[in-house]
Amino acid sequence: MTFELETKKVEKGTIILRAGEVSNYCFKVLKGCLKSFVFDNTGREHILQFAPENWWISDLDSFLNNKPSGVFIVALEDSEVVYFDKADYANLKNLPNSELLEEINLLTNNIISQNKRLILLLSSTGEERYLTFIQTYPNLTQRLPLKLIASYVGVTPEHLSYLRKKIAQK
Amino acid sequence: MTFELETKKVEKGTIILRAGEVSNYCFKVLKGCLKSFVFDNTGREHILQFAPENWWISDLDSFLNNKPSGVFIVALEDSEVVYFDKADYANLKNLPNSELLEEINLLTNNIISQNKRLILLLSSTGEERYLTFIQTYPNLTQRLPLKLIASYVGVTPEHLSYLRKKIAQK
DNA sequence: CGAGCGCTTGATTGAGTTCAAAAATCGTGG
DNA sequence: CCACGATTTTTGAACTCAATCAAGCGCTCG
Repeated sequence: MTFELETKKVEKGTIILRAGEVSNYCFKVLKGCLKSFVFDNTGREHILQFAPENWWISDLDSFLNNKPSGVFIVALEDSEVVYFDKADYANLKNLPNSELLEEINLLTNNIISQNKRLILLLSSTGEERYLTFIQTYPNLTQRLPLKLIASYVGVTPEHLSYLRKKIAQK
Repeated sequence: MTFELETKKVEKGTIILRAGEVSNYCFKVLKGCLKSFVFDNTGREHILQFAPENWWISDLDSFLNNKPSGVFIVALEDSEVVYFDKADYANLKNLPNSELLEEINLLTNNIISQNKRLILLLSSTGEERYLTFIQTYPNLTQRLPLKLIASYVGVTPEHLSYLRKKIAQK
């Protein structure tokens, strides 16, 4: 990006987007780790994404279309985050083509990685999804508590505990 | 798009992308309906996307990164399809910013809709997913056989049949 | 030292699958 | 237009994987 973006420190536990609010920012993580998550109608939490260093995290639908968001975004560790706001977004049109192409690149990568997760959710067992999680976020296995990983993988903490044991036995 | 794109007729059953091949095209559906799908390692088929009129369908990861694709794309009805190839993609850099911004718009919409499906898969029951399918593709319920819908929704045909009955009783 | 949180373990339950077979629908040729 | 075979959809029963429930262990932090 050719224009200036504001960075902020957010300490562990800070909620930077609350479901129900319209999201005024996209975030890029410089340091630390955030998560985005939803609650289903039985009150269970489901993690959509972890964002450690260099990942983007946001609710695009809310940000771009000024809709109340359905997701929460919270800092899991003391973190440092770049704020990208709507004025920045409007500025995109002043950027040279080359930078827009980069932007397109970022977006297509995002689509590709979401697609992979979709395939995974449709066609794999909890065990396969956990193994893929380890590939995708190699170092988060140590940094995050089991119950967060379970929520991302889409199984209960109890079941993930069982899976870990089973995998270790191999 | 300011440049010419080739359109082709593809008859029902034609496979326009086979898993294992590198995808040389993205497709936009003018008429008819296609599906993209994968097989899991137990041989079960999972439908990623239906593409009726005006939808795009492709395997971006394969198309952009020249990787062998993991998905199949097949015509479910006699259809008419626009082919968007790699030369067209390279031409993007010659387009004016305004058109690139439109492109970005398309991509972000894609991300948003995938995100919704992700949330759905993580946090809803088969019944809720079926109800959402009806919202997303209002007229496909009539056009497609139940077993395809089941594969998209992520339940067995038997279970979807049971769900339909249950929903009808309300 | 005790309270509370995170993880594990085992018993029970339940949503959705599997398997098998009947019923309905569709398509094709006579 | 009907008949017949093929395919799709429905139904029902048994089964299975992962969720729920409940208890227990081990830390850490106050």
